[in-house]
Amino acid sequence: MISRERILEAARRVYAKHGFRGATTRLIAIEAGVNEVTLFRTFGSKSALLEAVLGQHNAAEAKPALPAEPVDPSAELTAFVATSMERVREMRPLLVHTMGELDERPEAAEFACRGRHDVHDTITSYIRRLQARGLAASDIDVDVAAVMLTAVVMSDAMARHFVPDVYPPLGEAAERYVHSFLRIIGAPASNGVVPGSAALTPSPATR
Amino acid sequence: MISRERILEAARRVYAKHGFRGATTRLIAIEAGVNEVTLFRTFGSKSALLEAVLGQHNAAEAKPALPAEPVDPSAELTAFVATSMERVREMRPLLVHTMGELDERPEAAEFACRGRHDVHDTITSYIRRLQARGLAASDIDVDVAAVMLTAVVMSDAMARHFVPDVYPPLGEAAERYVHSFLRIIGAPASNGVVPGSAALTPSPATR
DNA sequence: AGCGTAAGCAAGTAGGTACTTGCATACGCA
DNA sequence: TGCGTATGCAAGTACCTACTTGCTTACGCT
Repeated sequence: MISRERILEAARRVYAKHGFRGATTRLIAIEAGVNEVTLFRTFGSKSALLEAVLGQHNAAEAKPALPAEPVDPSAELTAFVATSMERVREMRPLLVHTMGELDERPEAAEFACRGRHDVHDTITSYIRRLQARGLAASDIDVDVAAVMLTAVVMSDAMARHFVPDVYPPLGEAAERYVHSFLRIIGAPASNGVVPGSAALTPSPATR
Repeated sequence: MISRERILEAARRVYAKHGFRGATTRLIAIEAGVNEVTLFRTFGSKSALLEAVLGQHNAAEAKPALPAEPVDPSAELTAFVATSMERVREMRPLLVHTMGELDERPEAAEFACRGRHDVHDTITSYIRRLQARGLAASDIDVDVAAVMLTAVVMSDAMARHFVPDVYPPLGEAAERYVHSFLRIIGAPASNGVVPGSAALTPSPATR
């Protein structure tokens, strides 16, 4: 039963590198240091194996969250964005292949959508909490604000790898994304309450 | 010589649907209504054919642009974002496969980066022009602002397909993205000059 | 000691893949 | 009329793919 884990891990790596078609059972077996036959005896088929790989990703997750009672939006969002980006970056190869193969393997759809949905929903409800506490303007486009922050998280995590020069250095990225995001939701200063719906007095931005 | 074009078109479609590995020469030949041998006689090899596909995409393009002399940022940006999204959406399947296969086929890197770079650079220099004219705040994080707008353009164009429910309706998307973006660059009103923007008429206090 | 279970190994099946070869057909142009 | 060029067709090569079968080894538990 040790083999099972080794095969799953190997399959994850090989699938991440080569995609579904490119992840041959032979390659996976070699990577796992296991006889190819063992792979079929354990999982039945290549498809079943790779579904198991995505399945264990779908389950068993402690996903990053934002506090129920916002105190320091800037710091809280920065932490959330940083860890979210890191997590997406880890799954980048898996994700990008899955996205490409969605037409041919629709059973992978959940895996492709999940992360995006989680981040989006977390941000959306957080903005609402900020609004309720007067920490964000009330006249803003909440959904679009969430879409934009989610987009930059996904974009950075997915594309920095092959277009590195357009993104800020990794260490600064989260903070700077959040800083700009705070302007969208009308909370440009990291600690002050914001002029409710009177969005026309943008406070002097920091830095 | 008619065959050449038909093969290229067919290859584009098949590659978009199935990726490099899945785009078999047989499939392409059938899709083109051409004998498989003709394909090899014309392009030499499968790799050469698919490089030609990406190549003709890299060349010969009238890419969307932003005016050199900004007049109505909101309208200009909305138009730019809308057509950019449309163009990226057309290339979505090609792009997503190319991104996934980048490790194995690095020669496709240019194709994967180009669109992103173009959009990013266009937006960046446009923001600078806005700042120079006092149409955007001068104390903003220009690069991050551009990254965020680019990100939402790419994200919408690439992911709306499989996570439609988080994005605004297609007809409103560009306008709403731009509206939020204008808040980032400190130009929330669609036509007015903005408070802290003092490139041409240096005003006393930012920071 | 005996037995079940997990695993390896060698070989084979049936089909797909890129690519080649040899030959036949059609069309345009001199 | 003849010839080059583009294309089709049938067949074949060499290799890879998922998956199977039959047999062997090794370990753990009762």
